[in-house]
Amino acid sequence: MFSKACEYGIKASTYIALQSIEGKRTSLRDIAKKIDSPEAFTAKILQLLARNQIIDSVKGPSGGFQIEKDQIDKIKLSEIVYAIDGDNIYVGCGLGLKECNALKPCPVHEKFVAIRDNLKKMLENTSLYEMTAGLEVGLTYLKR
Amino acid sequence: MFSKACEYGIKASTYIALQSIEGKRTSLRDIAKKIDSPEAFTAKILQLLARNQIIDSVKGPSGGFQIEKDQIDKIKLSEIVYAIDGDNIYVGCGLGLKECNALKPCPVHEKFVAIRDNLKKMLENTSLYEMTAGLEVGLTYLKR
DNA sequence: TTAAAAAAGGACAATTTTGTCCGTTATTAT
DNA sequence: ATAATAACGGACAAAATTGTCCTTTTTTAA
Repeated sequence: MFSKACEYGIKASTYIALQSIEGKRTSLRDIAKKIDSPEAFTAKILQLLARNQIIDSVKGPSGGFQIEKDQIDKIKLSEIVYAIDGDNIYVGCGLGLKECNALKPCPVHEKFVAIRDNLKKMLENTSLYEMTAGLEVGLTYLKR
Repeated sequence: MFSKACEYGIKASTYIALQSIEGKRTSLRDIAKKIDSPEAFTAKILQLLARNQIIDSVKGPSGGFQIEKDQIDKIKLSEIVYAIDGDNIYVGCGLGLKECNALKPCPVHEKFVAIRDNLKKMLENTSLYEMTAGLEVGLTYLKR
């Protein structure tokens, strides 16, 4: 469904959000450990998210990544996915046609639109805050 | 959403079905032309579909690919996707967790399950016959 | 002011996916 | 029988994605 980069991006953002809620900044090393992702690759993705102002990065000792507390419930999964994978998921044709729309549709156009809208709405309606909800109490997990 | 291989597989099967309805067998070259796909790569995918008994292949002059007429409305997109991409789409976790289930879910487990079930049902309910429906009359397209 | 910490960034490497080439095998029509 | 046709199959090549390494820059704390 999503690229690996995107999966790591979502998990990392979620973990950063969780730490930020507790007022903590967290390092790349810690993040990679907690979401079980390759460190250097994760670094690239975090850079991307930082450049897109989804997360904040601070250099130097006691630096790391964080998210402004009042942003955590405003940032939606859709923004993270868009920053990393672009709009492929939202726009592209299910069968890979360059131009596929209501006027010149592929045979599954309507059906795909329905499913994509579904996915899109879900991503647009899911905030990072919601993502963190079950983590502390062991109801949900970010690795394994 | 799907791999390129899968996209070509669906389009090729649909075109073969369309020709089969008219009692015609069709060649790799013709298929690739009509769905605008790389010929040799398409050949691999057709082999895969033939080995999975989704399409029939006939060697030699006047050979080519076809689908038994009475199978065209029985073959569902889900079978084609499964033959090519396996069950990744149906089974895998949205965030890439190895073990992700109701007991030990990722933070979006439930939401992803809903969307995947949606997709799964759509693929299971869409036959090749249905795929061919609008093609002849120019209501739907397989390329561009 | 210096050493250490931590992100940034560039170059490279491995893997997977996508795509190509070409000889082999089977079948058909002449 | 033979030549032509068309799928089969193996090896290879290109491109994209994923992943690693190492140096540079920024910042902090001692």
